[in-house]
This record gives sequence, C-alpha cells and structure tokens, in this order.
Amino acid sequence: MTIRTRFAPSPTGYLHIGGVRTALFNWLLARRHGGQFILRIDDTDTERNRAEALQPILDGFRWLGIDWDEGPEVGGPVGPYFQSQRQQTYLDAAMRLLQTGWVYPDYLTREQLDAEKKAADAAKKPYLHRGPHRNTPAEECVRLYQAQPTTLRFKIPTDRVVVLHDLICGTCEQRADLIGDPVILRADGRALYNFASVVDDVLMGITHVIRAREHLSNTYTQVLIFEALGAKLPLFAHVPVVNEPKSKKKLSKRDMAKFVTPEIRAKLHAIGWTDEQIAQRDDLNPATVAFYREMGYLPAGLVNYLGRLGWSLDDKSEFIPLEQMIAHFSLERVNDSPASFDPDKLYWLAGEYMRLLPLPEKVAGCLPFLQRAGLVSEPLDEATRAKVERIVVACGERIKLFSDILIYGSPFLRAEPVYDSKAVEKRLKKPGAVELLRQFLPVLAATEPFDAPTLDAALHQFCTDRGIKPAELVHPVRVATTGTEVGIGLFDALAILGKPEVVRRIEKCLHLLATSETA
RNA sequence: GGCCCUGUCGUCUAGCGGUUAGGACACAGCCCUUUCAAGGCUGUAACACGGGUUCGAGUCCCGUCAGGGUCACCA
Repeated sequence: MTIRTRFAPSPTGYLHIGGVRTALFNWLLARRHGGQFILRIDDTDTERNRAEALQPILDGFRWLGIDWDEGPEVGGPVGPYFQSQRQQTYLDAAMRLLQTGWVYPDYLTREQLDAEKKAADAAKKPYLHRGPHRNTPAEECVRLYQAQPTTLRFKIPTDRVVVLHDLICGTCEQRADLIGDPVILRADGRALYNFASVVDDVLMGITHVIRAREHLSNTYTQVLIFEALGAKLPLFAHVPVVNEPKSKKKLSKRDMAKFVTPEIRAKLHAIGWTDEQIAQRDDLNPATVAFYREMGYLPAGLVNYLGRLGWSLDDKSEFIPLEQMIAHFSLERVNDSPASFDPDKLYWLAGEYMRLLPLPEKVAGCLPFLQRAGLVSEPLDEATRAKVERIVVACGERIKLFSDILIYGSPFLRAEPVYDSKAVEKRLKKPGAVELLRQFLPVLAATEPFDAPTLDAALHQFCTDRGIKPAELVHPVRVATTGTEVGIGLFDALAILGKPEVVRRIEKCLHLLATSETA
C-alpha cells in the first residue's frame, strides 16, 4: 500500500516553525517510502481566513524544498484541496450519518448552551453537551432537519472506551462518555474541523495522520467518526509539541509578538530593517520560517535542525543532509517528549551547511543583503561583483548566515571606514602606535605586488628590523584601515582595499588622530 | 478543575535489565593565531522523588511531585 501523508495548515499568513516540523515529518515519511505528501488547506473557518494568507505558506515550503504531490497550485486526483471548496462533500457525508443515526439536529440556541455550561461550571462538573434529539429515531431526525436545517451534532457512543494505537504515544485510551457531542456542521452548512478533517482523510486516502500532540484529544472523537463513516482507520502519530527556547511552554502561534525581543529587533536593524518595516511584517518573528529566510539562513540548515528536533538518526549524527534523512526517517525514532527550540544550535547547523556551499551560490546569497544595505549598486557591475567574491573568499568560514556578509564586508564596500571608538582607543591611541603607522606607510606604498603574501612578508620584515612583535603593528593597521578589530585576515583586507585606498585611509586616519589629540 | 500526555547534562538527544550513563549545541580553560571566526585538546554538567519487581533498574510496575496539552458552532 502506498503511503499517503498530509499537512493541513490554516491560511494564517505565515509558516510557523512548529508546523513546519510536523509537515517535515509527514513529508519525510512519504518520501522515505515513495508515497505521496498532500498539502490540504483547512480553511473551513471562513471568518478567519484570508485568501492572500496562503501564499506565504506556499513560499515557505518551496524555499525549504518541501514539495507537495497534491494540493494548491499543483492539483491532484482527489481535489479540491481547499476545505472551503468541499462543503457539498461534507454535507453529503453528514446526511449519510444523519440517516444512519450517528448524527442528530440540535436546535438549542447559543444562550441555552451558555446557560448549560454555566450551570455545569457552577456545579463544578465537566461540561458535556448532549442534545435533546440525541435519542430521537433517525427517520425523525432526517425529517426534522429537512423541515428546518440547523446545527448537526455527532452522537458520541457513551458505553465504550476509545483505544488509540498511536505510532509515537503508544496505546492511549479515553472513555467515550467523557466526550461531549461535537457539532460537525453549522446551521449554514459549513463543516467543522473534527468532521471535515476525517471526511477528507478518508476521501483523500490518507494512510498516516502525523500531526501535533495538541490534537491527541481530538483524535478520540475522530476515531469514532471514522468508524461511523465505515472507513478504515489511518495510522496516527502525534508528535510532541515544540517549546519556546529554554522553556517548557509551547512555541505558540498566539502570542508571537513576544518573540521579537530587543535582541531580535537589533538583529533585524543590523540587516537593514526599520521599525516600520518590522511592524508591517508580522511574520518577521523567530517563530516563523520567513524570519530565518530574511536573516539569511540556509534552508538546508533549518530543515536539518527541525528534522533533528524530536527525531534522531542514531547516537551521534547531528549533521544529516536531506537525502540521508529521507533514507533513514522513521516514526519509531521520533521522541515522545516535548523539545525546546534552540536558536544556538540552529545557528551552528546553518554554518555547517554554509561552509559546504559552492562559492558562486554563497556570493549570490550575500548580494541581496549588501544591496538592501546600499553597499553595492543595483544593477551590479562586474568589478563590484568580483570584489564581493574576493571578500567572501577571504571570509572563509566566518559567514554562517548570508547576512553575516554585512559584518565582514562593510569596511571594504563603504566609502569611509566607520571607526569603532573602543578599537581606536585600544589600538591607535596606544603610545607609539601612531608613530609606527607613520613609519610603515612608505613601506606599504612601496610594496609590490600589493597582494596578501607580499604584504605579509613586508610587514614581518619591517617588524623584524625593529625588533617588535608583528601584533604591535597589525592591530593599528587593521583599525586604521577597516575601523574595527573584528574581521578577515589583515593581509587579505589590505589586498582587497588596494594600495591607493589603504594609503589614503591610513593618511586620513593619522590626520584625524592628530587633530583630535590637539582638540 | 475534569480528561489526556510527558519527565536523562542549561538545551537537543543515545540508551530499549548489567555502560566509568555516550554524542552534539551552549559554556569555561588551554593550544594555534594578527583580531574575529574556524580548528585541536581538556573540563563543568543529567537519569524528578519515593516505593516495589529483580541477583541486578535510567530502562519494568505503582505512587508522589513537576511540566505540558486539551476541554469551542478555532484549527
């Protein structure tokens, strides 16, 4: 039998990290066994959904490389894949259940229901709604409903225990008499999640329902509906929730705003986002996929991280490329307990993938960040492109995220260095530093060719002649030419700047120092 | 509160009756070094607690505690 899995997001406008992990597990299982992965859009709640909110989700999946065999934009044999377009299907299924006595019409008003609930709360009893027509014969229920359509409720059988053999949780049980009769169809005919989901899973031939743990309690109801529909039960696997960093609280979609901490905001500012722009993009948040894309994370790193969160290949593997993950993925090795999202480990993993990335792709990935920051022209001329490539090469493994190019590349792409006051204090205002720089300047001017090995040799010769340590000169030169202590190797830096610019910057820096000292 | 689920280093995890409880991220120290990264070496650090079962328990059972999820005409 071919494995068919599905991910069924609601179009909310962003792709949540926890959701992606669930989708990934579904996708992985399907790919592992040569089955199909289906993307279904659960948009039954028409009041909440907006059409344009779907695109970011699709974009996010495409960026990550998680493709779907059936679903939006690709279609498929058991569509449509939008629940909002399947109302007739749900209605038909509901009518069948009405005729077979599994479902009854409920004419109670909202007020009556609220009163019931209040009474139950007051009596400190769990609230379980059972409608008056629960025991009305099926034919009568059909007649009532046809005469006056209303909400339809599913009749939970109260004399049994629902047993669920979950692939991750093991055997879970729930007494059915503790489950209230759920509404499956609103008076206007729109289906509710618990019903639509089951009808679709049956019709779409879903074999494995892999979803978040918070759905576990829904599953007992759904199992009953599957049975009422006379359908074969799919296999269930409820993956544990993803928790907030360093926390045991679920990484929730609800209050994502709090994840935009001052640190996160600072990171966004550093790559050129303004507060207004951040405010306009509610998906610019570490709980969404879009955030990592904007920060320049490699999708492969995110996928690896998410796949490894709650699942393990063995006792050692951390770096698990996609092909390997597909080849070895199994639900048995999905952990049974919640996992906290760890940004540090994700960052590390992203770097591991970055170091493997071929140079042209690395350059191509960095360029948009430089353009956004206004550090390179757009369109790009060949000379600038070549310069950026030299910078990227010189950066080596320092670039873990594409946006890191801003840290290392800026000093070479800006017209003037931005002097870090601490660095100036420490390296240039140190006694003797200025004099050393002044003496070294002619050496630099005479160095030919102006490349890293020659510069290296020249500086060392200069230091040896004077009996000083290279570090004493290296630091002032670095700060004078780049403005900062942090960065790529000095000789690479000088070579990239070129002789005229290096000489100009040092002369200007010396002048600046002289005037600030007299002031 | 009812129901359900979960408890191994700070975090992600390995472990499926016998291990000096292993690896990774993070952290600390040392080495390398022109800074920052990277790399190398070393270190700190865990079986929630209490009862059983067993020759032997992180592993099985029970209880306690803690954390989480869910109790909608949301998904």
